[in-house]
Amino acid sequence: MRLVRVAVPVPALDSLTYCLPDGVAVPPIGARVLVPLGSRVLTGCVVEADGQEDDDREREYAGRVKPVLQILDSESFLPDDVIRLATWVADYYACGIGEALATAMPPLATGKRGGPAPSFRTVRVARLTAQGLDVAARDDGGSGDLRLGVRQREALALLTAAPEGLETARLASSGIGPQALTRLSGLGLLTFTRRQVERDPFQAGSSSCTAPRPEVVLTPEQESAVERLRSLAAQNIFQTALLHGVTGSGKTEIYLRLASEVRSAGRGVLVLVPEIALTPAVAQTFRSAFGERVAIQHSGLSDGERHDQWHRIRRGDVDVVVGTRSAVFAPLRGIGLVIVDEEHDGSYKQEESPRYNGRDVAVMRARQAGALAVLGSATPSMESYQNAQNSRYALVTLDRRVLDRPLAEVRIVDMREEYETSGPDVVLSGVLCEAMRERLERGEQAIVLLNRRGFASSVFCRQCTATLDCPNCSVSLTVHRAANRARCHYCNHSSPLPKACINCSGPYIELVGFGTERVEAEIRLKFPAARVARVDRDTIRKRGAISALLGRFAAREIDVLVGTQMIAKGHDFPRVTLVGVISADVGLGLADFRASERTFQLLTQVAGRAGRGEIRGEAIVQTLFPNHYSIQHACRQDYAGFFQQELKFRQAMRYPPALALINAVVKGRTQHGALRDAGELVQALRAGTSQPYRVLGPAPAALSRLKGEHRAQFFLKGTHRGAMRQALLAALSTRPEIRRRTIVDVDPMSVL
DNA sequence: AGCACGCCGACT
DNA sequence: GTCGGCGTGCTC
Repeated sequence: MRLVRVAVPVPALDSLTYCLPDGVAVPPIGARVLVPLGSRVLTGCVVEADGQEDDDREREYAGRVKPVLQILDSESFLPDDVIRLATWVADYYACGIGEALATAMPPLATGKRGGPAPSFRTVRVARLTAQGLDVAARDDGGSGDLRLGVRQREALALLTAAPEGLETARLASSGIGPQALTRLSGLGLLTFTRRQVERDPFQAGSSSCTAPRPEVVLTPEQESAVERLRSLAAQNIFQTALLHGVTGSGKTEIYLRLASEVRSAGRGVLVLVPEIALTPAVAQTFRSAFGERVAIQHSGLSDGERHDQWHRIRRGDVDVVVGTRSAVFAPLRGIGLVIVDEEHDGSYKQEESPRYNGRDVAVMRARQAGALAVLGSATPSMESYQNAQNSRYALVTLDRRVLDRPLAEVRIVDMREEYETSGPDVVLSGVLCEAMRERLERGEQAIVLLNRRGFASSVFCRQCTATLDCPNCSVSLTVHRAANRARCHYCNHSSPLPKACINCSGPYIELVGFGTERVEAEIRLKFPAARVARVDRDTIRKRGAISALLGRFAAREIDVLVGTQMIAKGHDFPRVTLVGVISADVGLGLADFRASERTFQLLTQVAGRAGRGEIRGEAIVQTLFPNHYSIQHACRQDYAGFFQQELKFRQAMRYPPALALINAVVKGRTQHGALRDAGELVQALRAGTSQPYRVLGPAPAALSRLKGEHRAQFFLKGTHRGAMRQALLAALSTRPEIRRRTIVDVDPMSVL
């Protein structure tokens, strides 16, 4: 019997063995097939098929192999290098192969939403028949005995000029409606056909796509960086380079030059960008540089657009792909360069299964393709910089900004002193207010960052000390004044804002802590004439709202932009000369080993938003911990200093990058149950003979209750991920009922 | 993840 | 007496 291995889109299932009915040709690896699974029929993907009779394995399954129902592709659908990459992901991140492959599939490919796999969009095209052409040619206004109307004659004229035919929608916009076309069709003068069209995600339309980019002159520093990377790329072997360039040093221009080189050498370029609002802008930059042979893949696209972009790549119509993390699986051939922009960014890590880090998968993809991987950042992750330090990565550094613009001057405001002089309710320090007033008077712009949404962090009763907590999660509810509600930022539960304590009915309820909504209100109060806008998840819920707001800011219709970290990343606003950071230490209190790193990155990045034009910028950082090293080093823009100090901490605490970390979270109906089950796994893990890893825990997770579930967690720390993962999977495999409630996170970005 | 099977409360 | 709650187990 001929057997094939099929990956099915079911988590925690390995590939399954099916047989091929007699007379059916062996499908190629990467072909989609319809297979039965229990009572269901699913679209799977062939991952092994040698066409040989395999009686041994058939016996192994004791006649329980079911037949493949249908082969959907006669040629490979997923290219085999993508299958190889997904297989690596499944293994490394301990998820099912089907799940990993589902991530690599284009949307709609598995036909989950009923019906067979779709679908290109088609449009109706009207085209003249031979007879139609004939009539049109003779037509000098009379139309003979056909008695054609004005619209019908116009249609003939337009269509004569378009031998390929015209879309009916296009004709309609010229005033030629369906009646006219139907009549002509009835007379046999024209026919309708359907034509495949691509949904174009480049909103700006093709006009700006073809607009040539202005010639940019590289600085000597950029020039030598390009030269260095170019020589690495030319070797056509796998290597990784870390491009460490301060904010505003012109990394994008380097990517473009390098991509252009690699492309001319006939190899493909994959560009990953973080999941942020300006993804379309970066894509547009590449499109302007390279024209039509660029595809984009990001979460803002509709399924249809993504589907079309995927097929363009698959057909070989493009040689540059720009996209967010899942684009790492793009079916691009002959890859010679993989770029990961802002490689430190947390959004490269997928926080649901498969929990992969797009940056790390990108490096693996480069390795499998024998390509150069370039990781770029002003604030590299600890992992990447350490790899550069011990020469696993080549280090390329840009110390200067383009045009030698100076970095912002940073001032720290100690909020403990501010509280002494102005009381504990102060949000904007005197220093920040004064600076804002000056800048606004001069017609310059300011950005104010606070990495916390809402109006107030919690509601507190002064009488009985109760707080308003989420019924489903172990957090307090955040006050949103615009909605007049208190809301949970984890499960989205919300309740009306109470006027009295819900516990003791006492009238003295107090709002504790503040977020961006409050900051916005304070600024409006202090600067009534200023045009203020806020950018956070609450104000940009609608699609396109953020680019609209940022566009208005760039057009100087807004003076002050208040927001969370989403205003800190990447944007280039030349008129911004002041950046205020309200509570720089938000996040430092979290029990997360990356807290300092994230704070350093955020402060450095946001300070980099100031002074990108001709006027020198200034950043004012308000904090309760002015001496904390992440704040100190960020203010001095001293990356190396921060890295050294943070590395000591990570080594002392045995955290990454000193060691590999795997986090397991066990969910349960009760705290007790979750802890007990986690404890059982931990015990099994410790029982292994002389394990090359340490087990820490179990303990309640930092968020011990989330969406109504109790959570316990433990950690594996060691030097060999393979052994750690294997031991964990072994412990889980003998406890299937615990396994289904356990999240395994390899190389966690956050352990909350 | 589905989906079935299976064993206990409120309904026609 | 059933309808249906979701606990647990399996899917080649």
